[in-house]
Amino acid sequence: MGTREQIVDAANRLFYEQGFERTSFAAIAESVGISRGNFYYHFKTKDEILEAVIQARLASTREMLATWDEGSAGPLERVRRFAEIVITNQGDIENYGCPVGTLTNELAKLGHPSRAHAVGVFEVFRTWLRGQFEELGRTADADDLAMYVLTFTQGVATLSNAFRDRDFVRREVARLNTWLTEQIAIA
Amino acid sequence: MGTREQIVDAANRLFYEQGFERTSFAAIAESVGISRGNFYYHFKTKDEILEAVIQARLASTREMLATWDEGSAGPLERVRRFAEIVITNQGDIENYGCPVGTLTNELAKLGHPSRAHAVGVFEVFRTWLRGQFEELGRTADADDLAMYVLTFTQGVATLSNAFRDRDFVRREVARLNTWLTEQIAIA
DNA sequence: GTCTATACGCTGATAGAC
DNA sequence: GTCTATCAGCGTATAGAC
Repeated sequence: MGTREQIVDAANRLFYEQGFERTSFAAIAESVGISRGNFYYHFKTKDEILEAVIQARLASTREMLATWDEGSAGPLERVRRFAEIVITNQGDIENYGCPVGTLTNELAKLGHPSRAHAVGVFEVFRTWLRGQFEELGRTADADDLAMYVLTFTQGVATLSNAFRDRDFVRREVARLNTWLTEQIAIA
Repeated sequence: MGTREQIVDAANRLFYEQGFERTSFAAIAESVGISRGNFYYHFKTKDEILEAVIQARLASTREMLATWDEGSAGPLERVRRFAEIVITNQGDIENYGCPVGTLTNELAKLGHPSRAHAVGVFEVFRTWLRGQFEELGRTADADDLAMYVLTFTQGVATLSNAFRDRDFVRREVARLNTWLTEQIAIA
């Protein structure tokens, strides 16, 4: 893995764990094992690293969803799998929250121009979820249902981070799965 | 209003709009109209200001809910009013997110010892909501329902902050109100 | 491509005059 | 209680040797 790629990888992780603004060049450099000076050969400003991290997240998200689409599971199972991310990533969410929601909010508070790009990750999930509901026959309100599922994940992630209560997460996932079953019964 | 109270007020607002760590002493001092030096007469460290802000938020939250309880509205109307906060505070939420969820997450990422106190604001809402559902006759699962309503507000706030789509917020509030009607029908 | 050395503003925080 | 003056440390960023 090239140095630039290592920097983006380390920054991606640190931006998630500590936040964008709090993460210093020194911390990223130390994480990668290079000097602070060498840093500026690859990225001229901190905003450039942020942009690279956002692009990497967009790419990895699209890749993950494409892999899911290629699998044998149907759209209902795929949406269930998406909702269960709050269980799969439970430890990280308890410690740091959802990487998408917390970054977009931090950039909103900073008034950062890259905020819109960060929201793009939400848009990738939204579009993908909409496609799943369309496959399930809910073409008229597929986007509404997609937004509802996104709302669910963000609400659970925020409260999982606050309360760190695994029973709560399990119950809410069960509630969403019941809701999902009702939705496809309607279609 | 005393100087100390003004400091807490300004810090409360700035912590919400800019985040805790990003808000500097200089910014708070400027907002209040005092010098940076005078600051340390009232608060010895930044963490002390944070604690004062959290205590102020706890007090104002309790006060607001007590006022609601004293009103003529029943528990169902009160819960609806709570859910509609995402519309009442729509502008601020679009710009800065939910003050409770974003502070608890920032403190989680910082590993800050006051995180638990910040979560206390969530606990105040949770306890109050639980009481409303108990009044509605859902004693067995009042806490689950309370957590669901909290999950709703946090999810909507995060996506309202990301997408800034007022139709989405309106639709989700309508969806919750429908859900609430179903819940009291069960009881 | 990677390093060391360095500039310089802003941070939280302190000391002491008034 | 409020002020000015000042501190040490860290932040991003640059210059230039290797």
